[in-house]
Amino acid sequence: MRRGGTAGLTRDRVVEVALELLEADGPDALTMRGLAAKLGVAPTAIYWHVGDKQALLDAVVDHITADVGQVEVEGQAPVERIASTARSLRRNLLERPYLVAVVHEQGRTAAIFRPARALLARELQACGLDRRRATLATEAVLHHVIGSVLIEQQVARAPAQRETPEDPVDPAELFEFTLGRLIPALVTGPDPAELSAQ
Amino acid sequence: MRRGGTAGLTRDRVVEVALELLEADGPDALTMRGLAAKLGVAPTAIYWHVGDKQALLDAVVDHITADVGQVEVEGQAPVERIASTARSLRRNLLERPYLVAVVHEQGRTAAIFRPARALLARELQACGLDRRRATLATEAVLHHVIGSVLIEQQVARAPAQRETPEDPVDPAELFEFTLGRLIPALVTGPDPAELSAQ
DNA sequence: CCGTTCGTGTAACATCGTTCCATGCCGGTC
DNA sequence: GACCGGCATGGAACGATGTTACACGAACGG
Repeated sequence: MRRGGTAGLTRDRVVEVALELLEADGPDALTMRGLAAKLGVAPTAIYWHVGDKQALLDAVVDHITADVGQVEVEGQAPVERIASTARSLRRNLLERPYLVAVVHEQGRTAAIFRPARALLARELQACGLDRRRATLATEAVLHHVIGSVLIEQQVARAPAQRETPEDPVDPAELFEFTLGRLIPALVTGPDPAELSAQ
Repeated sequence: MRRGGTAGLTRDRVVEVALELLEADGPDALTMRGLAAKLGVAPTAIYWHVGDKQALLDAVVDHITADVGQVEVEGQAPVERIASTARSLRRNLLERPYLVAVVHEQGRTAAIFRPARALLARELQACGLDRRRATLATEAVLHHVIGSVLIEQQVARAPAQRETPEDPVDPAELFEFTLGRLIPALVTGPDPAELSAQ
């Protein structure tokens, strides 16, 4: 491609610096002019290589999801492997609060979970759940992870909360508490005294 | 207060119209100029009565949390009452997607849950859980609600998802599925074969 | 040697939040 | 009755944002 020219700038280079800027100074600092300045280039160059801001964010999200979605699973028993997957995912997300915020804003949270989703579905089927239940249980675990992370982050972002919960809860402890009860309930028999829906 | 003057504008009136604008056209439509135009007033009038945009958003969030946080609890058995509280909360949130998005952006999600939090804690203590476990279980249920709502909304907001989950899940069914397994697991005895943490 | 395409920069536009300043209007005071 | 002070509003502008139109140069193909 790119025949010759000065070609100092690449699409990949733009996205790379955008990620640095994002992780360092937060989503509000990711501005076309600011990014161009950090690249030593006019803002229009970004438009040439990447497109408008939506395209830039899409590219950024693609890069994020690629390496944040990776999980390492440990343990022998399926239940333990499921739990470790959830923990690994949670750790990855908490390490990059800004990135997760952007991904969520772009409505692509589900994309992060693609690798983990396949892993979890397999483990849950190994527990004897049929395809349908395995899918539901997978989503249940993922919901728990993303809910936990979103709340923890956002609570951390809002420093001077007006409402002071008289009984503060450690997010990590809460995560483990719920995980330890949720997973057995999911893999356990099909209908544990189903609640009458509605 | 307000001695005389034309007094065509009130702080309450501003917030009220801001809510209408928000619910009708989404968060991006809530601009100082747009709001002023809808009020038939210059943008500066808003600054006089309410303050800057952050103050406006704070006021808006206060109004939202007041009437979205209300839940109606049905049923006799504590387990059923807990489930109905969660359902009621979820329904309230799903009815006002834009408002929830704003509340979440402002980092005040926790505020919505204040009334429900007290209710749930009481029901869970009625199940025999001690204060600490009741608090954890309360947060677990609330996390499930907020996680479910945030994902459902945000998936709905992103129309042309690139990644097509080959196994689509109905959010309502998933919510019930998880709720029906989570609640019994929470109220059931203290340590259901606790997973080895870490 | 010329033209087309690629890559970049300059300048500008519309919109956003926000502020400065002038202008009224009311009620009380000399 | 004339005058002043605080309440309430509007006009104009500033800086920053995303974005586009347009001009310039450099490299390759004829």
